Amino acid sequence: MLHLSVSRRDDLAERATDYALEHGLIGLSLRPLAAALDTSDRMLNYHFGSKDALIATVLAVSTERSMATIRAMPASPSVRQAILDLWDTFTQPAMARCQRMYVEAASLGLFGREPYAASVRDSNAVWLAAIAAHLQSSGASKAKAPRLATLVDATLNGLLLDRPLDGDAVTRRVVTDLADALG
Amino acid sequence: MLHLSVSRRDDLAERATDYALEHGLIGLSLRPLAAALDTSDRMLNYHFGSKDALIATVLAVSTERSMATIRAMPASPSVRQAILDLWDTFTQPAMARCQRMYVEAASLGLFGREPYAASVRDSNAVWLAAIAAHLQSSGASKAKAPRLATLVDATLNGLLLDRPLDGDAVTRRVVTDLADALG
DNA sequence: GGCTCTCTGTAGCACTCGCTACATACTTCA
DNA sequence: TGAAGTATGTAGCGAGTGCTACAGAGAGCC
Repeated sequence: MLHLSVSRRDDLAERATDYALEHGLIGLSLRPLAAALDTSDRMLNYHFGSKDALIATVLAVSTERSMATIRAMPASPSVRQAILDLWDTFTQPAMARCQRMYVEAASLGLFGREPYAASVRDSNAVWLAAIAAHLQSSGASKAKAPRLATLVDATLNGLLLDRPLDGDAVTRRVVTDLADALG
Repeated sequence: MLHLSVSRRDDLAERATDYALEHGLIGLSLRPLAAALDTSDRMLNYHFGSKDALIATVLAVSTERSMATIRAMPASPSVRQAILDLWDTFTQPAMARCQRMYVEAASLGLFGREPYAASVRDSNAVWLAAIAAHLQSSGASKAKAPRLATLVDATLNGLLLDRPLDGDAVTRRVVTDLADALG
C-alpha cells in the first residue's frame, strides 16, 4: 500500500481521539468506534495491539493537545489574570472535552483501573509543570508556582464538573473569587 | 417470609453501596455484585427493577452518607480552619470513597450518560448547601457562603484526584494554601 | 383448606464484548 | 520472478451482559 505522509496508525489515533473526546472513554467499544472511523475492529486491533493500548494512545494524544494549547497561551499580566485566562482556555470547547476525558480517566484511576491509572500518572507531572510554567511567566514566584499550579488545576477541573449544573455565569464568578484570593 | 426490621431491599441497597464504593460504579455488573451480596442477579432485578435503578439507589445512599458526615461536623472556629477541617473530613477513608464515586458519576454525567447525570444533578444542590451551611456556621457570611462552598468543594474534589499522584503531604500543603488565601 | 402476595431459584434468551485464526491482496526488495 | 512484509476482509470463538419467563416456596388471610 502506498504510504501517506501520516501513517495509518497515526491517522486512526487522531480520529479515535476525536471520537473518544465526544463519547467518552468508558463505554467505548471497538466496533462502533471502528464504524465511525470507516474501518473495522480487526484493524484497530491490528494497528494498536489491544483496546487498552488504543486507550492509552488516545489519552496520550489528548494530553498532548491540551499541553500544546497551554503552551500556546501568551503570558498573562498578573497571576490573577492568569487564573482567569486559564479558565477561559479550559472552557474552550476543544479543551473542555480534553479535560472532561482526563477527569474521566483520573476517576477510574482512583479505583486502580488500568490503563487509566498509568496514563494519568504519566500525564499528571508534565501537565502540572505546564500550568506552573504559565503561572510563573505571569508573575508567580518560581518557588510558589508548582503548588499554585496544583491548586488552580484542581479547582478549575472541579469547577468543570459543576459547570453544567451551576451554569456558566455562576461558575465563572467563583473562578473570579479564586483569582482575587490568589492573585 | 418474616419481616426484619429493615426491608430486604434496604439491606441490599446498603451492602451494594459498600461494594460499589470499593469497586467503582463503572465496571459494575450484576452477577459479581450479587455473588458478593450472597444473592443472585435475579434478586437485584426483582428488588430494584433494573440495573440503572440500582445504581441510582446506590448513589443516593452514598450521598446520604456523605451528607450525614458533613452535618455531623462541629462548627469550626474560622473559615480558614473550616477548610482544613473539611479536607480532613474528605480524606477520611469512608468519606473519600464516597467522594471518588461521586466524581466518577459526575464525570460520566459530563458525557450525558444516565442514570449518572440525573443522580449527580439531584445531589449537587443539596450537597453544596450542606457545605455552605458548615462554612456559614464557621463564620462565613450568609452572602458569600454559597459561592465559597462551590469553590472549596470543587478544589477539594479536584485535589482528591491528585492525592494518589502527588502524595498526602503535598496535597495537604496545597489545601493550606487555599485556606490561607480564603480564610 | 384455598387464595393471594411476597420472595426466590433455575434456566435461558438475545446481545455485545475483545480478540483471533485464516485467507488474501498489494508493495517492496532481492 | 519469488520471497518478505504490510495491510485488510471474513467469520467466528468464548465469555460476559442485562434481563426475563416460569415455577415454586412460604407466610398471612378468609
